Amino acid sequence: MEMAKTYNPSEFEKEIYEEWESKGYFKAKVDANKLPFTIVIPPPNITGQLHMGHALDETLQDTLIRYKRMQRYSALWLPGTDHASIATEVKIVEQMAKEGLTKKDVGREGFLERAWAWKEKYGGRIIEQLKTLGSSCDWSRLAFTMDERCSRAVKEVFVNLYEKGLIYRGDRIINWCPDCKTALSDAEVEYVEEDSNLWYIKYQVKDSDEYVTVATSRPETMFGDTAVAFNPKDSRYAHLKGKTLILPIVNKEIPVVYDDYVELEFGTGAVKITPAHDPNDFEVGMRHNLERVRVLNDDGTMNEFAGKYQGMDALECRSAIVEELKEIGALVKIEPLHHAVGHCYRCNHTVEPIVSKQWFVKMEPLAKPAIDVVRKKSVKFVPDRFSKIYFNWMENVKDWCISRQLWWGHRIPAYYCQDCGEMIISKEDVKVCAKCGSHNVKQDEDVLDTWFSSALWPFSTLGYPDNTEDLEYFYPTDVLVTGYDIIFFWVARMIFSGLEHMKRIPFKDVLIHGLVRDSQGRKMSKSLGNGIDPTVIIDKYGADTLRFSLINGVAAGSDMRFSDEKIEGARNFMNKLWNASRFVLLNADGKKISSIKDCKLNSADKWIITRLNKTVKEVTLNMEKYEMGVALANLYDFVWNDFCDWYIELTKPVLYGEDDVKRDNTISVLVYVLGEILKLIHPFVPFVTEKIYKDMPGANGPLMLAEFPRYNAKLNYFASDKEIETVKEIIKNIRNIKVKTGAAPSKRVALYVKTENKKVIKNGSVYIEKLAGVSEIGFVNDKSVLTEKVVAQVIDGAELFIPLGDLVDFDKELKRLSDELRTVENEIARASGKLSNNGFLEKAPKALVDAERAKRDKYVDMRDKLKKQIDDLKGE
RNA sequence: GGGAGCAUAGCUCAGCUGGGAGAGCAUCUGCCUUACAAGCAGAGGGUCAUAGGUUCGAGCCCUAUUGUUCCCACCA
Repeated sequence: MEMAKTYNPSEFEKEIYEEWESKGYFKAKVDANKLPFTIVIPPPNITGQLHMGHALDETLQDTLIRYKRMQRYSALWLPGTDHASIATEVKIVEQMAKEGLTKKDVGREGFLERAWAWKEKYGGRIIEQLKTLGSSCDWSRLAFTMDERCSRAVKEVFVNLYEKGLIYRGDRIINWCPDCKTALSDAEVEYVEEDSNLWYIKYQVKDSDEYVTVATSRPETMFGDTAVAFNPKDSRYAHLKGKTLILPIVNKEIPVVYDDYVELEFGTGAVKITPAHDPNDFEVGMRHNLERVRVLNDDGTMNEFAGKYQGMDALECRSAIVEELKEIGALVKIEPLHHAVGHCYRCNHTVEPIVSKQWFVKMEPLAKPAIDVVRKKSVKFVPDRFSKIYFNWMENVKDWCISRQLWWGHRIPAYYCQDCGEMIISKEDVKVCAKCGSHNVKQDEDVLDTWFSSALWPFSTLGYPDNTEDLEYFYPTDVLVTGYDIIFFWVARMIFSGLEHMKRIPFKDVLIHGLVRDSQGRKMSKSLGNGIDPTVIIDKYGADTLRFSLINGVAAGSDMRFSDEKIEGARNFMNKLWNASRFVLLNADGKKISSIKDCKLNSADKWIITRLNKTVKEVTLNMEKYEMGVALANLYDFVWNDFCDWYIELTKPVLYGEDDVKRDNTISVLVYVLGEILKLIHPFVPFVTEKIYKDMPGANGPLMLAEFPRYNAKLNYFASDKEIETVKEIIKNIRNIKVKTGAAPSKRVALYVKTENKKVIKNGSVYIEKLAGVSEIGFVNDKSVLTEKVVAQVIDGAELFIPLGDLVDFDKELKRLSDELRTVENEIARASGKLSNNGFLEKAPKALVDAERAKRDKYVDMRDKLKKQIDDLKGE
């Protein structure tokens, strides 16, 4: 058995992953004797490369799934990728542009060929990266949103919704990205605060010298104005009822209308109405039957309605038109305006509201039940506060525009007869018109919003619409792990889709995590160049180190800062675990290892077993609450402080001693505790633990399939626990005294103890001698029997005396004891204060009052002893 | 305009249903002690943002204020 002196993950991670995978350990089986536990992966985009956000997301999921697998659930982590309609299409257009080609040049089929080629080439890249992270996904079930199964689900759902009247097609105002040249849903628009102006423009009242001044932030849309609106309560404009106004420049007559939408206080109280280019104006237009004049082309330039400005970009047109208005004296004033402008979430281009014929999902009937299940906590957000964000969105959601003027995606299963105009919605391809028998039938050109297929992910991947065994067993899934940034895009839509199509919730819990930010708290972004590449970290430090650094100290829902220090801390812990294991395995080599049930346990053994058992309890409790960061901190603390710093040190006197039986027992306990540690921490750091486990005596099978430790009340040895805590206290005090008196740490000193309870000291003597550098331990009734000058220390239940001769400095010693005395007196004051408070005595729990009394008594005893020590010192 | 989060040691953050302020890093002092210098031992360091309130008792609960971050929203 040989282990490298330092932890070097690159030597074994790959090999271990291959072994897990090739032996089929990730495969989940439908097993009636087990409970299922299911997680579906948030499918990464095929355009994507692993970034820190993924790394966190996948690590959380892998940790949960490994934990549940070890708890003997039939644990399925279902992986897959998303075709990411718009994101991928943007990339391919860019790629083609480099070759001097456009979509038009290659045509729809040529374009799709390229897209599939892209998918083949890059779609697998992120999967490989997930593997280097250690993800224990069931790759035999790998899905893709555009594979046959998922596509079938999409068609099924579309047709069903259509037949229920929940999908309709119509002219509505939508968000249009002139750069991507497609419609977008509301969720796909990001609003950014921008500084602009409010232009005040005069419109003449027809056959009159009177003018009405309107205020607008988008003067270029005036070509599409089909009315001017006032508030019906506004006395300033009441007299204009029935009049018409003349649009400057174009000299077109438009009516005045009265509508509550107009605010009396804003601007001039007169609003130009452009129904084709503003959502509110659209509504006003509907109410008053106004004409819709669209003035923008699909590429964001002005169309023929803009007259001489035709072909000009909207923004250019804005400045030009303002100039002209100025010239003709129609511009009254310009005011600065700070307002939010919509941008495309993919290309960041300004989004234009435009009236267009699109497909929509009717949201109101779907939203209601989706709100209910969260309200009733059938679906629980962790942390809970995210349910408020969800409610807020769901309760105000508008119809969902699902058609996209793109080529890469699920083509809408609507067919139009070119002869009779019939529209046919069908899961199957339609070649013949059902109404007139014509063969001249064309499928809708548009594809569906990429999130339409993502919304079905928890059941489309399990076989829907067929009632498969998988679907029956693994649905609903147990927990969905994702960032708060896609609650609207994805989580919300999965919830109503699951309810509508499966009649059941898609998952029970939604674990929300935050963003991984840089060390200064900034978002990682390409433009800032502050992104940390997880694959680089994995290469350099190992996946376990990365995983550890991401989970350690992370709280659900909140952002975290990632830094080099965190990586180093994680790496150091890996090394610690590695070396502790090396210590155990080196000592265990060739020795007889017994079950701890067959061992005679000493107090240190019982102490560490008790601590371990407590750790098992804490870790399990925290895992169940999704407090993975806390669970890992519990383990860190146990491994480093209890196991390494104390227990291993405590075993050394036995290991290097003469008694073979005692030694074998201790080695057995070391092997046992290390084995339990490996199991407990394996879900977090799977590689290093599996690697070490291979060398563990008595290990059978892979660690990843071992059973997760359970809390066992029989393994609590509280008396030994207390005993070792006292021994630790003594050791710490002696070490401290050596530092304070300037005695060399290596100096072996004699220790004299005055105590009522000699047994604890006697039992622990070998530890005290070894760990504190004590040459001999004696018992005294009074320090006066000691001939040398001594340093005295008072602890709970004992007084310690260490003869240090010339090293004892009177002043220093007096100060040290006085400081101690002050501390103790403060404690007494605090306890007495409480105990003299009648309210406390009457209202506080009795156990607390008793504990407080005990503390006071203890400190009073210590105070008396300290006082005597000080008197003695002064008397010398 | 509405909503949410955060404010605790120099830094990054924990602090469970209220009951003696914690960790890691950094700093300082010693140590190559036969698992580990990626380490060991020891130490210093906090008016828990501010002001009120509830309570026997508040970092924790309530109210207000300040600062900060983020979501949502059609005031043209």
